[in-house]
Amino acid sequence: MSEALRPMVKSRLYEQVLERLRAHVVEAGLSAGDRLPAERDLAASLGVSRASIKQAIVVLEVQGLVEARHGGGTYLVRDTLDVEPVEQLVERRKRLPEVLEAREALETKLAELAAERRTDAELETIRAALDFMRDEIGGGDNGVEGDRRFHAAVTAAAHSSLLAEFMKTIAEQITESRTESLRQPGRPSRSLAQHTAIYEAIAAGDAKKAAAAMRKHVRTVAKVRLLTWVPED
Amino acid sequence: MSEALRPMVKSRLYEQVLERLRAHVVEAGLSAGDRLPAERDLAASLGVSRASIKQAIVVLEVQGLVEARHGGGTYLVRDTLDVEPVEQLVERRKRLPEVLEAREALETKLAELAAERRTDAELETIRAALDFMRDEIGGGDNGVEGDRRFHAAVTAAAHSSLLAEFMKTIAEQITESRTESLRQPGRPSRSLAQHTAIYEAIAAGDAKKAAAAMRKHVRTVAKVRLLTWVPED
DNA sequence: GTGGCCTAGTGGCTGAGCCACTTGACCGGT
DNA sequence: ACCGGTCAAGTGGCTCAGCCACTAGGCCAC
Repeated sequence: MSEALRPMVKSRLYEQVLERLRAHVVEAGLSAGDRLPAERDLAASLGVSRASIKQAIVVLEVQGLVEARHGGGTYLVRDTLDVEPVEQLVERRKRLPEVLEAREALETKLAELAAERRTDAELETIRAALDFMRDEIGGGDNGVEGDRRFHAAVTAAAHSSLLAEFMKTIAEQITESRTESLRQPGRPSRSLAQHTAIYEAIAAGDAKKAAAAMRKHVRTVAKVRLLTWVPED
Repeated sequence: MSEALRPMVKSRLYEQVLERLRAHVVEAGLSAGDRLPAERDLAASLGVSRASIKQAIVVLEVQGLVEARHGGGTYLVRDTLDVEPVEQLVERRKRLPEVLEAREALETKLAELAAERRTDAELETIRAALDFMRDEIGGGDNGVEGDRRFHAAVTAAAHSSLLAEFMKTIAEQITESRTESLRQPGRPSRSLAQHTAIYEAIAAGDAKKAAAAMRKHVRTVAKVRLLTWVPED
């Protein structure tokens, strides 16, 4: 039958830009954290207007593949610009509960140990992370970096290389759940309050209270609805 | 006119536009197939540039919530602009195989019955749907409306109110799988060929061949990877 | 009616430009 | 040597004005 009259494919320009962008990331060997070329440069080298470049970047942005910083460039979030297939999404969703259970077990113990073993310098590092997170949130950010630093500092203060090693093996997936969690409207401030409670327990050397506070916090994060896109409040 | 322009305080303008758009769809009571206001009008009433409106629309486009037709306006694909939560996606993915199994059972029998019972007028209706689908595809559309009409016509020609009732209960999910299927590049023309085969068997009164052709068609559709976005190209 | 044409309306895309923010280098004072 | 402030370049955010391509619908000639 009419295999003749079909293609009909008007690709929107931004879709072609998307493809070129994906190709560029591969060819240039870019990975997570690397910066993409400036919009003006991309426009020039691809021979399209900045507006079209921007449309493509907006797409990548809502897909969480890229982060555009006003005045600071556009950065890769992962090592690729490919959208994750639904299958893998579903697969990871299944594994997530296990990861979060493990996290609860590990971090609860880490908080307990940190309360007992932390040095004053380590306590100060934890406090600094807390302050950093507070500033981030005050500045409109979601505080993900402060969050990361906080947990890293607590882990260090626990002085258990074995538990730290365990944490490392699930670090990547924790990062994802953290990001998703803090994307929820109003979550950053609540998260900050929970971190503060953990800090105070550790500062007071109250191991039991530190463990309880950490457990509560991790369980809150575990309620994340992974990868559900929520508009930035 | 529009309400007073509030200071838009959010980080990305297109995100605010998205919210306004979602709100507008609700307030104006728009539903699938309805047309959104023109980009120029939206830009004027929201007090932003067309470029920002377009960025928002591009987002809705890649999310499959809206279809922008060059020169013909922008149309709603569903009754809402909200993104479907992952849970429902996963849930429906699980139920989908059952639905498609049911569809195969029902439609195969319907085609068989249609071949035996159809009146000439009903055959004509089926043929008209086929022609409509061919025109849609020739005109650059994916032929989803012609597809719908074809199956509806076959169902009617089978003269089985019970089977028709069953079909109705899974109609909504069939619609979705149909849309997703016809989004695949090159799929519309192959689909048309399969429909033609079904039509010819029904026209010839060959019940067995009609059933076989329909079964083959439904199984093809069943291979759809639901809601995995594939760029039109 | 029917078919062809015309035009207003609409989305697609561009180019130039301004503003806001980030970064890093430079320079002065201590 | 160090700190702190300033400044300019670079970059993303957004706008404006405009042209083009396509669509839809009415109008006219046949």
